[in-house]
Amino acid sequence: MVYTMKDVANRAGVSAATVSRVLNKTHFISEATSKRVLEAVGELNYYKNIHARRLATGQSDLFGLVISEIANPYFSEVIRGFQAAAWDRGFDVLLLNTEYDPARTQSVIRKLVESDARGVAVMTSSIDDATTSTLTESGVGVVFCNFYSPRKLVSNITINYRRGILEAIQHVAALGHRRAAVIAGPETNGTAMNIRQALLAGLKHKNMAPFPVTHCDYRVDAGASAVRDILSVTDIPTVIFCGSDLIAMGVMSALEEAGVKIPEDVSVVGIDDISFAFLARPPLTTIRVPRELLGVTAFNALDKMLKLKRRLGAKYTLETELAVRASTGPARKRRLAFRSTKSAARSRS
Amino acid sequence: MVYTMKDVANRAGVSAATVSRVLNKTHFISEATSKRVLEAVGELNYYKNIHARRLATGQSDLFGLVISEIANPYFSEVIRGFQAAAWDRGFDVLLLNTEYDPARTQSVIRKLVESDARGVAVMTSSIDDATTSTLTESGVGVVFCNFYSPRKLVSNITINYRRGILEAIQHVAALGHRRAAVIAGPETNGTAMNIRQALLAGLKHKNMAPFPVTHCDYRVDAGASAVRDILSVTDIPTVIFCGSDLIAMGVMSALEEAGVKIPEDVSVVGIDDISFAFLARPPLTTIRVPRELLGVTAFNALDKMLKLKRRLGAKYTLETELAVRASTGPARKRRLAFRSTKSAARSRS
DNA sequence: AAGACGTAAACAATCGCTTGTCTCGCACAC
DNA sequence: GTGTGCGAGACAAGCGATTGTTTACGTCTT
Repeated sequence: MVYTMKDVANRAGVSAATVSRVLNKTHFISEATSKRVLEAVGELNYYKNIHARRLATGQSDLFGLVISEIANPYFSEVIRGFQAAAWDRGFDVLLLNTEYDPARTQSVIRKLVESDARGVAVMTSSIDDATTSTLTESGVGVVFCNFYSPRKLVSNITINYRRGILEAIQHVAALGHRRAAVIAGPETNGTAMNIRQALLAGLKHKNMAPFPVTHCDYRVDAGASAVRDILSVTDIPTVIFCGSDLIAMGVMSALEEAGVKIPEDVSVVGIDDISFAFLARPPLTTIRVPRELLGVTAFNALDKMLKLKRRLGAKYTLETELAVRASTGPARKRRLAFRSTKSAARSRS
Repeated sequence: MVYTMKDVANRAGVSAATVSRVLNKTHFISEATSKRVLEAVGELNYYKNIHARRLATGQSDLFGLVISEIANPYFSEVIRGFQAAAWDRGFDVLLLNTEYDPARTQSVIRKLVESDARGVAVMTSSIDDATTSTLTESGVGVVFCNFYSPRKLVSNITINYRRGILEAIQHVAALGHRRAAVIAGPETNGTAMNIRQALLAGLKHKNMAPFPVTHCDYRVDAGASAVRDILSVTDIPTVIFCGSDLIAMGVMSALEEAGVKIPEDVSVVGIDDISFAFLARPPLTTIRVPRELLGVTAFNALDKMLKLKRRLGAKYTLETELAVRASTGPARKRRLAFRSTKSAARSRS
């Protein structure tokens, strides 16, 4: 049996309104009545119906978090930070993943509007303008990562990859590296392109224009074919910059199978510092992105913005830094080349 | 501006009831009217208010998924399977993680009841009886994994670890291994204890009673201290069975730092087959747990159970199987022992 | 002692949607 | 021509909370 506020009211001998006021502390109620009501609540094991509440108040304790892919560990900590921040303030989180599918993104956004979410953090970069305005037009606040500039109901968090990337480049330069390669994330991904640009610019600046520059998917077998390209170069680069740790791990795997030693033959640098970067063999040198902080900042940005009268968005910046581990070492002296790329092309079983 | 059903009704020149019926296809409405309504919906960009709907129907399109920890990749695919199954049927998923905290578990469950969830999949094993009945008493269906037996409103999915474990034991036995060690998950975790039991029983059966048998946390630095224990044994075991892939990866990391070669010196076997098991160096031999299927099955179990008149739960079983990779090899012939355990105790930086 | 005032709680409208029931109008049958 | 049946929609009563307004009852003032 599930009881309603009226049941509680009857049992306590008061009106439903009083029960509501006791529970929400929204009006002064005498100690005695209050106690009686609370007892009744306890005895009936009463739970208020959130939907009725939301309907009556027109407010929905709900925030949305849109990500691309749940299986990507990049998002795990973002989720964690966001949820933690939201729960601390008594809000619920609806987690929605788009699986990189625009149609799905659409329906996910629709769901958010229907659910009357207060705000939404969009942590995926594959979202279009129309979809965004669907949200803002319904009065839902939005915060993006590396995307769009702030305006009414829209905030932005920018991750400053440049700093970490510069550190990384200095690090490898100091180790004597001169020939670099870059394996960036998908060309359709805005953030991946940002990172790519920052890498290319930084390397060029140090007179280390990278070759080759390739792309790969964030998902499966990340980097295997990119590695093939790299190993087919006459004189193989001494260091490879990867657009994400996931890519880097795929790359290390493929390199090792091709008989390339890390870091003796080739150094590898990742981006993100996912927890597995630490457990990788060798532990991955990577550019740390404060992902949990990203989640927390995203929530705070929404919360703050929605409290403003004009609900004007703001811009936040998060810094990155280099985490040096064992996947980078002194540049090799000898020349390294593979006559054939067969061994690299061999697929992992 | 956000419109209501009445606005749509006015614009289409019909009553709100008709709009509702057109939108839900719950009553035959003439083609012409239907079209007019749909047009009005489009013109106003109308979104129905889910809370009002839920209040009116008393049904909530919401399912809950309770996990321990979002950062654990074990859960990622479970989530994915569950969400996919739910969305296919038009249901929403509220993801709740307990962070292994009983208090949090309590409040999470309360939230679920308040939100009037239809069903809840509890994929964490740290939950008590009282909390469970909170759910069932409110008419919320529950499905557990490796926990509780089916009854009204309660279903169970059992993962049959034994089969995969037997395969694994046979595999290492065939490779000549005789001395094994076991590093199980936390003693407070029911599933971890199941696995431990199955391992001990299986090994004993093959006359390979493991030594030592230790425990460790699922979380941080998994296995580092356990490795210390193992390396302090006079004649180090030739194979280590780990209670999860996460532990196995921590263990491999620690072993390698202690100068132990895998699999030449020691073989390692994990459980779960998380995606990183594949990228580990060496790729991890592990017992595959069908996690995405677990998620899907959990949802289906709920869905099915709730459609039953008596809403009686059922029991499902999922099988495991061995995935052989490179972390297991022929047992070493020579004796291996560390005089001091310093190198093993050295913490990773 | 009568009015003013403050406090504590009840009343009742409302949120937006669903759904059982009723009405209206028309076609068909006898 | 009246009765019957039926299709298409309107009406209105909820769902369970919140909240502005009102009421009842003391107490304080003068």
